[in-house]
Amino acid sequence: MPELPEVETTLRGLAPYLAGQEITGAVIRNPHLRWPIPAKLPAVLRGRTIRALHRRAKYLLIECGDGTLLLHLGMSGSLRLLPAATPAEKHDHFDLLLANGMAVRLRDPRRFGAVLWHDGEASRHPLLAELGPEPLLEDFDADHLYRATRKRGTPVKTVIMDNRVVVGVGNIYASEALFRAGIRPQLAANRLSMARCARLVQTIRETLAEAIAQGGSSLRDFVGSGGNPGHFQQHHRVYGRAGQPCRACGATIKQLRQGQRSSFYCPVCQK
DNA sequence: CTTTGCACCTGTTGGC
DNA sequence: TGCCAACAGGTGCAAA
Repeated sequence: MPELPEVETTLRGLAPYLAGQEITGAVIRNPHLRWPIPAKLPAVLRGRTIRALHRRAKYLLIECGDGTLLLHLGMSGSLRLLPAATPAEKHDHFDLLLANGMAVRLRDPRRFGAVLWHDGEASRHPLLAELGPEPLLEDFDADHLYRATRKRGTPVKTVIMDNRVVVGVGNIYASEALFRAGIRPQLAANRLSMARCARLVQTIRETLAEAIAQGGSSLRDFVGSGGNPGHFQQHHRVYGRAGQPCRACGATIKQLRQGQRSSFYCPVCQK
């Protein structure tokens, strides 16, 4: 479920409630995520105050004192803020307990997510240190993409999903951004002109920003018992639409397989 | 260095 | 209705 817009929506939903809160502890119900949740975590967190929340790629960073709690939602993770006494359900693996009686609860059926602790500056954590630029910030631009693609003969879709080139472009938005840019996913990356790089940078930004704006409208549901962030009522232009007519030209949307992932494109609009 | 394929899991879907 | 294979929004890592 979580692509970058869902992670950003989660961050924005949580941040106002967490900033300044004291942590009273943590509950590890099942430590077996992508990496084990450190057993020392409850003791490490107890008594710390949350300074701020950040996002880097799809990692959620909760700054507490001189360290950072790193969270990743993997493929099926979600976070909710609820009263700590709320009974945990089947896939609720981890709670961060707050002094006000609330808990941040991680649910993750597939357990591809992560809960890790880092002492000191989060950007030096091995998982974050080698990451490329954020797609919505200035340093991701046409020049950067052009240079990053020159020596890559692999399909452009796999290159924009490479987190050393740019972070946060997941499988759905890769297809969507390429459609908007009029670029076929299987085109060799090094055959992109500077102008097409510029266009692609623009559509990646636009696609993600629109999805984040959509997610913003579901923030209301974030806290409490009802809602589930990530329920954007999105109309994808190509993703998941194989066999259906292109919304722009009516041609039949095609699907192909690239590196074990599905890609979707319009054979007429994309060259 | 780049590129490829696997691994980690559970839940849902579609075909027979 | 049941069963089984294929697939699902991520991504680090080993091997080529």
